[in-house]
Amino acid sequence: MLSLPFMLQKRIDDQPSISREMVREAQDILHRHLKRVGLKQTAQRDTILRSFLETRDHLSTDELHRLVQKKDAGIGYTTVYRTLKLLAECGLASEVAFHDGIARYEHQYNRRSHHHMVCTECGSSVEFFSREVDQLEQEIGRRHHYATTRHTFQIYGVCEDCRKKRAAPQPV
Amino acid sequence: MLSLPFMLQKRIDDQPSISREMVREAQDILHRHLKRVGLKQTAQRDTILRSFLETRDHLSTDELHRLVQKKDAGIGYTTVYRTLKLLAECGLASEVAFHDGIARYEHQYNRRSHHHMVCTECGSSVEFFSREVDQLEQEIGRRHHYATTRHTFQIYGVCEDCRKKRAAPQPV
DNA sequence: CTTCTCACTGAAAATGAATTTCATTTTCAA
DNA sequence: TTGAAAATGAAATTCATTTTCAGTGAGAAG
Repeated sequence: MLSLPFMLQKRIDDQPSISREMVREAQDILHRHLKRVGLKQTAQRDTILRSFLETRDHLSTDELHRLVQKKDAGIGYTTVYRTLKLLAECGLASEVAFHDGIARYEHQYNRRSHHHMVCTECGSSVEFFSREVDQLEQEIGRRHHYATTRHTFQIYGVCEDCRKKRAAPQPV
Repeated sequence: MLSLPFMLQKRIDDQPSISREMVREAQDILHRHLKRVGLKQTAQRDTILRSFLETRDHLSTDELHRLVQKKDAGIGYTTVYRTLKLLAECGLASEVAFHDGIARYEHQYNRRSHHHMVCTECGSSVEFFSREVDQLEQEIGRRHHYATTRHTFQIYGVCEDCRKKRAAPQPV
């Protein structure tokens, strides 16, 4: 599909940055989840969680793996992959699909419901909020007798920068 | 992700069934597109288009390939795959992603803008219409200076049937 | 303290859908 | 009719995802 070498993916956060407090809380959530399902807490899992929380972007498993390796080069791709699933299970992360064939995750803890607008030229994305969309989920679900759990709403288009580049192709 | 053996995917059409007239028109559109990009019309491509138009569901390449083979067992997967891309190029088909890892296509010609609600238990889906969602695309695009081209909106949940099955597990 | 049992880990292999390759066949304009 | 260009489909490849497996480690029970 798209080949997106390095993409900027702006996140609009409720908090300007992740506080130490939030990291601790998130870690608690993970630890409780691990206990609940009979798994163990490990240094690797904590390292991965911390790396994940420290970025605000929409990360693929591969990207997160690279970040994690800066902290501990011994942590393998498989462990990152499995830990991301765990984070998703306990609600700390959620999968976002941008239709470019790669699964991405974003923080979910303490975040408002939001949606994505994706540039089909450069792959960059911005987030936006819309209460109407959330209400629509409820309403449509009721009408068709579905117990709704979530929704995805993505808008595709071309961002301002890419349109400018199109207009003025070679600025040398 | 999900394993969806046989899924019902209801489509709500503006036309109750595809008329001969529509098939001819669609074929014209394809032929004109082929000429425009310097490709040739072939019996295979026409057969694939007809099979595609005759179903109302959201078809994966594999599913369409199976349907096509009923008409002409000699047509291969690759050709179906490539023809679906052509249909998408000329606006007769469009890709829908239901997040189960398989790309699906649906008719686009003469269809109203619509969205999907997908059952995460059985994989069935229903379509719904919402003018608000279409307006939202315009509005959000304007606000963030994107030239929008399309959007996807999917609601996930559990359908009535699956909820009933949960409640009464083994009816023998 | 020792043993035993699970879970963990990460390299490597497997999976599976999407895509490309390539030798052969078909189309179409001249 | 003919030749260049495109089409075809089986097979091979790609690539992200997922599973397997053999070795490691941590904690519980004796």
